[in-house]
Amino acid sequence: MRMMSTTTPHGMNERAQVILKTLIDCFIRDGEPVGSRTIARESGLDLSPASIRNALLDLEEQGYLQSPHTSAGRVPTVRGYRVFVDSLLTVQPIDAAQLAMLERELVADEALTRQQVLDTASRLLSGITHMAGVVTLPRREQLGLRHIEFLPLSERQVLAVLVFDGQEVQNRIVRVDRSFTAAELQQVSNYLNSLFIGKGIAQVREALVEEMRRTRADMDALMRTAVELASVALEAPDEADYVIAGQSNLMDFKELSDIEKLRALFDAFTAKREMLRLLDQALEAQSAQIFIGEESGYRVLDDCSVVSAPYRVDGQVVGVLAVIGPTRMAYQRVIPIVDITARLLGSALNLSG
Amino acid sequence: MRMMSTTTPHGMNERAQVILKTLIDCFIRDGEPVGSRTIARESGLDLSPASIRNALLDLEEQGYLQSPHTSAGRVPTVRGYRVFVDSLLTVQPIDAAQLAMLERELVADEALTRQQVLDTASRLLSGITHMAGVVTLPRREQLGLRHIEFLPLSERQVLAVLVFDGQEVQNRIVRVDRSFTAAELQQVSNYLNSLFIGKGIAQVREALVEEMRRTRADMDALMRTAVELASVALEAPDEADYVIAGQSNLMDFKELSDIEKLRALFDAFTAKREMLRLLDQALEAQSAQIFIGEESGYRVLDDCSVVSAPYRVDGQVVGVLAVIGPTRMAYQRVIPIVDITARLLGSALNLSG
DNA sequence: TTTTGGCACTCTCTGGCGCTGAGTGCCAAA
DNA sequence: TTTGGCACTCAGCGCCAGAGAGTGCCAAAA
Repeated sequence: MRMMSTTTPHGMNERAQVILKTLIDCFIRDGEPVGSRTIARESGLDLSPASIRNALLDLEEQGYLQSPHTSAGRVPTVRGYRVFVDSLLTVQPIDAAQLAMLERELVADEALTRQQVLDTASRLLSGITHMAGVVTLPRREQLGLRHIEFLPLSERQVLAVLVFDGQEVQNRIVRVDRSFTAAELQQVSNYLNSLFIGKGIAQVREALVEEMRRTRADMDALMRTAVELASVALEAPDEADYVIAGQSNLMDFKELSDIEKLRALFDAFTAKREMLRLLDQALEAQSAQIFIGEESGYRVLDDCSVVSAPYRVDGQVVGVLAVIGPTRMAYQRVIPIVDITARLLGSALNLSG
Repeated sequence: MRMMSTTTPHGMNERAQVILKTLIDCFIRDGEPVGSRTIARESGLDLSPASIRNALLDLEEQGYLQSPHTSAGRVPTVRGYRVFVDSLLTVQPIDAAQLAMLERELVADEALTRQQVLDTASRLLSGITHMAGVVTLPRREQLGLRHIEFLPLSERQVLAVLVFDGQEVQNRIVRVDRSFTAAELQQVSNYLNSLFIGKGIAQVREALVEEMRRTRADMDALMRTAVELASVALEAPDEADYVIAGQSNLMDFKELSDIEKLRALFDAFTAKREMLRLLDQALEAQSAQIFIGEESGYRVLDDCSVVSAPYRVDGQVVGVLAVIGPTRMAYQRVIPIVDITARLLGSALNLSG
């Protein structure tokens, strides 16, 4: 019994922690099962391999480690990684050159459109980490409406142009049952703009309902038309989506070299649905988050981890960005990179808006 | 000497042609080097394997075949495939169910936006062929301008909305050095619309230059502004781009199972540049085209073939669509599919415009 | 009581070996 | 000109033995 030694949040004495940390550090670095000899050499603990072996046995029993087979070294389990990222990990300061690059490419260039900013962000994430970088599109729901305009498109089609805060422009084609002249639509636009400018979509919807009720009786034709057009244009739900870069980086990791799994993963990126559900969770969380291996609850990501952070426009969380890579990733390096990129992306969007 | 036998465009007697065709058919079907015995059985020629071997030797010397090693069967070279697709191949009629699906998904649903139509087309191509499907965006240059509108965005930014024939709407953010009121921009829009409606971009550019010269002296401030804004909005060159679907299908082909090559290929799809250059050639050609293996002149496609066909809007070729897969693909099946899809895509775009 | 050296054991990995089967090229006979 | 026969080549497979890495356990040392 080692009841006397310092215990810690995980019911693990200090030595066990050092050993676990060393093992995971080595494994992340080399990608191969780690043996007692290596840990004895690198932990700084001044213990013989035999002693380390005893400790390893305990850690394995507690479910932090496992060995692929009898005579290989040991490998961290998801549980092992969990304590590692939660309390063992020492975050590396971000590389100065990389930070400079992020700032230069994201914030310094004001001429970028929103789409370009998002593309750049995911490209930078993937480039710096050598894994896949994902950025969800900002949720319009959270953004203020800055302008609305209707243009005649054809007999039965009207083009709605919605301009939001944060460089966001959207086009919607609205089918209508009579034709409108440019002048009519101009009036409609003016009327709606006077009502809605600066409000968020949710507020606008409320205002629309209110307006419909208020003017039911004494509503003139123009106003009725305006309200109807606006309803249609705004009713389509916020389609969640994301941009991804560096997918193919994932092909370089031997733990993902199984072509079947890789294919499933790539298909999942393309299908987007499940992926978005996962990223939505990260959005709700409102702060940096890490899913390790099976924790995501999403099969194709069983051998992957997702490091995510939400980004803000106007103080509101509007999207998340994430790095996806093998469970064995350099969390110390990736976490701060994701974090700072989220912040920079936020300010890039604020500033270009 | 077999000077007496019927010779053909390729200086190959009839028997040699039958043998080559049979061999390629078998190879496409089974994916393994084909031996003399198999050909004797399947060609319907009623010759012994030994005779076939003689003919094979000739074909190999002429560069239509090669053998991976002494005791394997034979495999077509690029040159072999070339004569196969050019003159040996018997095109299969397209499967009725697949044709029905294409029509249903592309043409029948009028509510699709342009983007959705293109996505659907590439998805269908890849779905039916089990390879990668690519569709380039229609070139705006060829499309008529239907409407132009300017909206104030912020102090120094104006939003230009360009509406083209064929469901195409584009937003451009234009930086300006003074602020404009909505009313001013409205006038500008009206003025420009009166000038340009119905013209193609090239014509509009000409008209702009003309307008600049004509009114140099007596041009009022508004017109000057209008012409300047329009120049900026229209100067940005037509950015070529494409949508792709079913990339991951390519992972299933054993001839592409080399992870290095696969990665290079995927990166090329993402980088797009070289790919677009290739597709541009197909666009110039104005008719169906096939690049086999190294013929594309583009390294990452060395083991792939590209079957492409241009599509038309208003009788004008505006883009191409293509299927990309391993050199060993079922050309008889793929060619008609690409062809018919191109036609259907064209009518889908015409109709939704 | 904890640590350590020693030791037997287990398991993967690699390379060598020989066999099998498929397919070839060539030759002489039909 | 075609064909059967034959020797030859070569990839693929299974098998085996040796090397190397790492383990678990035990008894001795600290």
